[in-house]
Amino acid sequence: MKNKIKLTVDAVVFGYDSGNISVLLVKRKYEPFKDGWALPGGFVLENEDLEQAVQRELSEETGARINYLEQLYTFGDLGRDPRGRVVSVAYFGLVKPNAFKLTASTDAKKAEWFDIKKLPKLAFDHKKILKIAIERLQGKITYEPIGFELLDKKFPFSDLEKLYTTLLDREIDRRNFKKKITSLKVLDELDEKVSIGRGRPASLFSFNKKRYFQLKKEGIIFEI
Amino acid sequence: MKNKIKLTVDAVVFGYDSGNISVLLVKRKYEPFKDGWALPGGFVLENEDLEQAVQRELSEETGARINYLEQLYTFGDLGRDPRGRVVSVAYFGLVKPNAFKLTASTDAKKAEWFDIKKLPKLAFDHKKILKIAIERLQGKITYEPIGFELLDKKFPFSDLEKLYTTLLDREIDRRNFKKKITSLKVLDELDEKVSIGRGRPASLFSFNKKRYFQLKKEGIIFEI
DNA sequence: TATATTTGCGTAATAAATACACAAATTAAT
DNA sequence: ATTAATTTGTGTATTTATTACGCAAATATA
Repeated sequence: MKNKIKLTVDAVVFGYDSGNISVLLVKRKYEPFKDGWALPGGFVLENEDLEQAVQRELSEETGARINYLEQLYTFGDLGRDPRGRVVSVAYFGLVKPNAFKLTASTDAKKAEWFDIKKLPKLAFDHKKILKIAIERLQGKITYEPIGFELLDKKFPFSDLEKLYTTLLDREIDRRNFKKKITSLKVLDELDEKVSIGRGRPASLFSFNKKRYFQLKKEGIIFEI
Repeated sequence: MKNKIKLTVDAVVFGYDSGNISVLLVKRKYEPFKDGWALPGGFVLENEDLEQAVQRELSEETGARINYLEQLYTFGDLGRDPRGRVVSVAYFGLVKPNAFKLTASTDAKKAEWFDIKKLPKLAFDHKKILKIAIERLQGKITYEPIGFELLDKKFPFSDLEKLYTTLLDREIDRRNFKKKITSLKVLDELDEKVSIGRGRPASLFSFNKKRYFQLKKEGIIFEI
């Protein structure tokens, strides 16, 4: 039996910046879908595992190096790729968009951030993949503190609040939200303040990852 | 670039019968791991999608036909299969063990149910796959009513209760549990009773799937 | 006929989630 | 320098959900 099934990886990388969620896309250099926008990704090499493949493709196509990356789903429908039978393992990543400069080289003409509310037409079944990734993002943010991956190391509380209102697409009561986050004791209040434009200056906070992992080990679950 | 990566599917199928959770395993007919126990599964054919591949392998190797089947995770580490680079998409299934008779033919010497507390040594990385599947089962049962997939169409309430105590591995207060399930209105009480051995006869219930999907569409989430 | 076993049910106590408003600190405008 | 506008920061009361808990009814078996 000759094996004609090919394996790719694709990455849905989300970024967040002051009220906007964006996703990283690349403009394709070659057929199929030449000049179309697509998720970064490509064929898995024989001597690398899946996560290495995603990181390599991301780095080659966009210059991005992603800290938070998890497997999303594997897409294997017949006819999803005009090049033949291609099964793709999709990954889900989070990053601070200003953490690196976008570049492009192999396979991709250029890489760009797109607001998830203003997306171009996407190649392959990438629209479907992105839809599933957005659902995962919204679901996951309510029970794991992955939101911190999208914020700077130090941030005012209002940034966290705004991130959540944006991601969940609904209003949040600031006092109740703070009460909940505070009760988890995963935030450290720093002896620093920032003043952005007018208004009272805000204390800065940082996320205490060590404390979070300890709580998680003890079986305590974060939930918004 | 020649593509040497091969793609398989594996299925973790759970069954439940009066207080015991079991998983479906097959005894391997060929190398590698000849005569060892493994999850049912095998190579994906070029003209079938992933779920078809799982159902085909399950049917060939065990005779099982599974109603509830969802994708679990894709395992692609280097060296997970001595035959070379093999990436496997694992699926997660639930079934009533007495719903079919086990058979075996292609690739598998025989198929058997194993209590998940008395497992044999498993081939490949199947121990790891099974571990992740068990975590998924325990996690999922608390927020989706998949437990009904493991029970008969008509069941006394105590069966449901016992299923949950077994799956979650802890005691449940019968009255509070019933209150919660009842408040969801996804159970229909039938005009039928069963008497099993001594004790007061129990009313039979059935799961109202239609009602559940309606609630789900309305955004109401099941939670134990 | 008595005993053991299983089902079926309600209420009180505690904990968690929600609703809600005003003062403090700053910048921008006059 | 004063005033207006803006943003941060905080507490309490109400409602809702969760947990804890025990006894009577219906049947099978001894």
